[in-house]
Amino acid sequence: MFEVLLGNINKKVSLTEKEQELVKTFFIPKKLRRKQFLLQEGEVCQYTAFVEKGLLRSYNVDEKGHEHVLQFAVEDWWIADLYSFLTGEPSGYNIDALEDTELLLINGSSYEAMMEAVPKMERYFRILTQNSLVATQRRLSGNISLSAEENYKQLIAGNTGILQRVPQHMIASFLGIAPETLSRVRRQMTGK
Amino acid sequence: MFEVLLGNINKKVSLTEKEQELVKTFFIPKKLRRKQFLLQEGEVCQYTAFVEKGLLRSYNVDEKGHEHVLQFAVEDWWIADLYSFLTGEPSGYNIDALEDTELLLINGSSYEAMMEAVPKMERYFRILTQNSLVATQRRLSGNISLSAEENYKQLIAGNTGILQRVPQHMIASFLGIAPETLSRVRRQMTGK
DNA sequence: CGCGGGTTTGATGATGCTCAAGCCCGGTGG
DNA sequence: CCACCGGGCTTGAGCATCATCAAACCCGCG
Repeated sequence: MFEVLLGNINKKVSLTEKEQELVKTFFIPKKLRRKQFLLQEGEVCQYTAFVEKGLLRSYNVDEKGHEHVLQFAVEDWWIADLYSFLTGEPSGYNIDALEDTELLLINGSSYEAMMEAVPKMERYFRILTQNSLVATQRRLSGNISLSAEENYKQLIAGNTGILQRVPQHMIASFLGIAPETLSRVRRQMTGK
Repeated sequence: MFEVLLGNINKKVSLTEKEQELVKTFFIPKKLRRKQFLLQEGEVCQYTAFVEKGLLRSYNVDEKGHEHVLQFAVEDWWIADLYSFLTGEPSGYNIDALEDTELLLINGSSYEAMMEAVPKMERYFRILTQNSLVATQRRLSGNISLSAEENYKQLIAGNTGILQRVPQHMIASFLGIAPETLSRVRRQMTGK
């Protein structure tokens, strides 16, 4: 149950046997069926979730009813609406499962208590967050500077794994383009 | 010299007098004239910089020669190319001063050593990075879902301070739109 | 076999970019 | 003190990219 999480943590900081046992106690296992929500718009995001198995996405819905995917999370990744989690404000995002999924949840007070109890986790989350920030900045940068086609190329260059598991219209939504546009971009690319 | 930095740190974690003195020892003060570079494309980003006074921007230049501003940093903010700083890879970004500026620099090994010496700083940087991540995610989200006009409105709603100090074409670049477009958006807005 | 979600394709239109010219204003040198 | 730059902002016309709307297609599944 905790193999993936502990593996992930130990890649960044190494925990003793005792610390590992302690860390486990702060998490709540949860299973989600495909299409089930972890978070719905309007709710406060109570948990940060680590994905042991499966696939989720976070997205918002604009006033025209269009979905915009902010993040995908597969095994070995974290997902939450960090803004809502940290501030306690209601979330503007939804998080749902694209496959049957197994999660480890941690709530705000456990999150704090865990770092109190195991100071290395403070370091772990710092490193984790730094890496997310770098990734998000690069994505933003691409979004501002590049065309639809170039952004798609960047994506397939980096994330070959996720793409096979996600329907194409969600990839388009993640890139911030219409599904028709992605379809045409792909045709262009295979053409040459 | 260190008032702003220590103030910023003490807002998130509280340091003893001794810890404050220790923290100071890891930083290198540096002054930059307007238009001077802190980092140029192709160099490795050796430092993370805290702004005591002044104003900087980070930006890249695309193959058409267009600048894209990734970040502005005024007093009480940090700036760096985090990717290059963490990996040691050459940076694709430039950082330069828009006003005469006073910085406190910290290099990679001091950064690690400081967290070793003052564990609270680990926590400080975790919180700092979390907040940056939230801000960057919201900006990305807006960029994907909103029109040029809506993005500009979001910006002026949040950052009244910076806007007066930055030339308009850089604001446009920050938003990812052409300067002409921003000019037109502004006319539209005052018109009604 | 037929339904339905997802993808493709085509035609049209909106948004924002490009290029070019004019304007405004602050700074500089005669 | 004034004329003359020059940078940045504005304005206009034409154009490219991408979104929208609608229809056809494809294919897995009941």
